[in-house]
Amino acid sequence: MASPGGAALQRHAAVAVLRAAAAAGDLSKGKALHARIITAANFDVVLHNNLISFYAKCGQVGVARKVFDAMPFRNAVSGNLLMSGYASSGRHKDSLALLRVVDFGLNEYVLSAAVAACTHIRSYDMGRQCHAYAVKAGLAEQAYVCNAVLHMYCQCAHMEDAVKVFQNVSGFDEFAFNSMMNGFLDRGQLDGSVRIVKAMVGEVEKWDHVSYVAVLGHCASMKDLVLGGQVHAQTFKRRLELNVFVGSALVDMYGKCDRAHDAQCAFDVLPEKNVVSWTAVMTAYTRNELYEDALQLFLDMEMEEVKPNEFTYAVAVHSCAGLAALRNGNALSACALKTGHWVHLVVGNALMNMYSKSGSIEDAWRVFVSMPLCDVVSWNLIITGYAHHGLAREAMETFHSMLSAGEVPSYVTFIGVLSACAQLGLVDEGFYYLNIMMKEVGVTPGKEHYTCMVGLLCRAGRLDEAERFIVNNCIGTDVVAWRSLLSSCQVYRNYGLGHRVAEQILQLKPNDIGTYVLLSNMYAKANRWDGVVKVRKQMRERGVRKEPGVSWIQVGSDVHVFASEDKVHPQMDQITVKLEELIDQIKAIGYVPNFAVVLHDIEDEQKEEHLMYHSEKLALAFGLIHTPKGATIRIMKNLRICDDCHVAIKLISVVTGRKIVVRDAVRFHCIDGGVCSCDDYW
DNA sequence: CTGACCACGA
Repeated sequence: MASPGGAALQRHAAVAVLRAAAAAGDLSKGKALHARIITAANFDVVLHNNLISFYAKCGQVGVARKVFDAMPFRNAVSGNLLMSGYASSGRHKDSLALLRVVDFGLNEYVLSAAVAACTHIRSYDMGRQCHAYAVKAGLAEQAYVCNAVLHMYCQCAHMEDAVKVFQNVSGFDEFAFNSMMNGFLDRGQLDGSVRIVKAMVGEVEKWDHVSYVAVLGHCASMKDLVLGGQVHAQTFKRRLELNVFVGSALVDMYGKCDRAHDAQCAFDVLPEKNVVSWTAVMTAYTRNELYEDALQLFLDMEMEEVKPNEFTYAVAVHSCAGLAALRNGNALSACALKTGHWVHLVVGNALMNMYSKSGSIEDAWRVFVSMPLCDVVSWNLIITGYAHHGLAREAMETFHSMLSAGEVPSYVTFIGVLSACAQLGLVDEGFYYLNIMMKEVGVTPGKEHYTCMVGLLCRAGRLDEAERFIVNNCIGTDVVAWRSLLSSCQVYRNYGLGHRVAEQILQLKPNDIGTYVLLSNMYAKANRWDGVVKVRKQMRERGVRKEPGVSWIQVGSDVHVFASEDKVHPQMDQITVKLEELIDQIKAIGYVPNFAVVLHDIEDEQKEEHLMYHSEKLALAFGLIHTPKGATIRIMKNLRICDDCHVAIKLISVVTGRKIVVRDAVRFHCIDGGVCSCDDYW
């Protein structure tokens, strides 16, 4: 018969064996001991708690629960161990349900585990109840509980409650600060995060690496490069810039502050780069429109044998969208399909965007219907995609399908809807959506919506109303709205109003190149040569230069870039021959070169040649030479297509029987059989 | 704790 001391010794040994078995994940060894414990004469709560811990650590939380249930009595440790078992297997609801078995007593550990479970399942109600219980039990001041409660309120998006708790936190705790920071940042409440940052700056010595990540996130959202640089300097002191989390946050911060090169530098120093760091630096390039560099990084990453995930694919596909690189996008789509990332929402949305931006709304639609899940962004992509392609009727139909499908439209949705209304000239419907539906849905109209309404009135020829609308809706300082009106003055050849509007814009934004171009086009269309000359003179005097026009086309796996009058392409001779042939053909069916769009002071014969070498015509000729008969030709251009090219390409579509899609800086021109989807309003 | 997809016009 063992003495009491011997029993204690035996228990000690048993606990040691259980802990070792748990650490080694040796289930059978623990089970063997469990069998012996069951047969023991006396119940031992400590031993049974260790059994719970053992099974929980071996991922057998169900068995742990059975042990728990079979215990004749339990203590708070029993409950806490089982709850952490549930937590590590993601069974937060089961963890909370355990609170109904309160016979094991509640202490600060159990309560903070309960609050953490509420955080995971984002249950504000349960979280509040736990908080109330903690207050009644006098446990609310305990550091564990307090931080857990604070974190719960932040994650459940109740920052006002979090602030109340935070104000009661005595003394500094980086955990509390980090929770508050992330809570404000996630909600986009930058005024809140500013307050926290200010409080934190005074206590830099207490920051942990999570604090650095949070504050860098704040700098990124605020585009605060000055503070970001200071934080970066601080990380040097502690060698934290080499930490993969801090480093990735630095990369992200520089990227969002428009510093692609600094982002690359922060990335380069990282000794260990993971998929997030790679994706962050790719994103930095993509944000700054350095799409080729972003795609190169995708290849580099593959070389380093880091596996891309759905975010990486989304960013890479987004880069293809920026380049309208349909073939590369297609290739990525195939890779994503093969690796199983295709099913992710972000990848599907990115692909839809890419196809839409590359001029293939049909493919965007195909992705849309194949996606296992879609969200409001997917719907917005289809709606705005249709609108950009001049398919406003389809855009409106899709919007109504969206409502029938029970999806709630967003701020962006209404931008698409209103621009579709504008295209169709649906003035009353436009006002209906703006004044009634947006309010019903709970979306407050912003300047983008008002700008759409200006476009809507303009399109209907109601230019004076459009002008009043701008003034009455307080968007009179918005250059975009005025430019929309000016563009319409050009279409309607209303140079009196156009002149006034241009003056207005140039007061708001001196030397706005878009305004000069519109103004000059307006005079040209109205055959007001004196006006054209005056604008040209003004531009010269003020040193305003037009950005060079560049067009590009993808043939095979290569992208061919053409600048206006740039005759260095190796196949220039062939292209010239083709162009001359085309011009002759379309002249036969009524083409007359439009000298008015030429902004240079040159002779008429030179003007004709100048027009012929516009970048989009070069790209088109090249495309016609190198693609099979009947294939659709897709051309991208950095600026807006010019009037002369628009007419010429429409005629070329007739003589060649080709469908030609031109993506200019604003919209698509889907040209087929001499008709353009833009309806010649642009 | 780090990374992502959609917008008015030019």
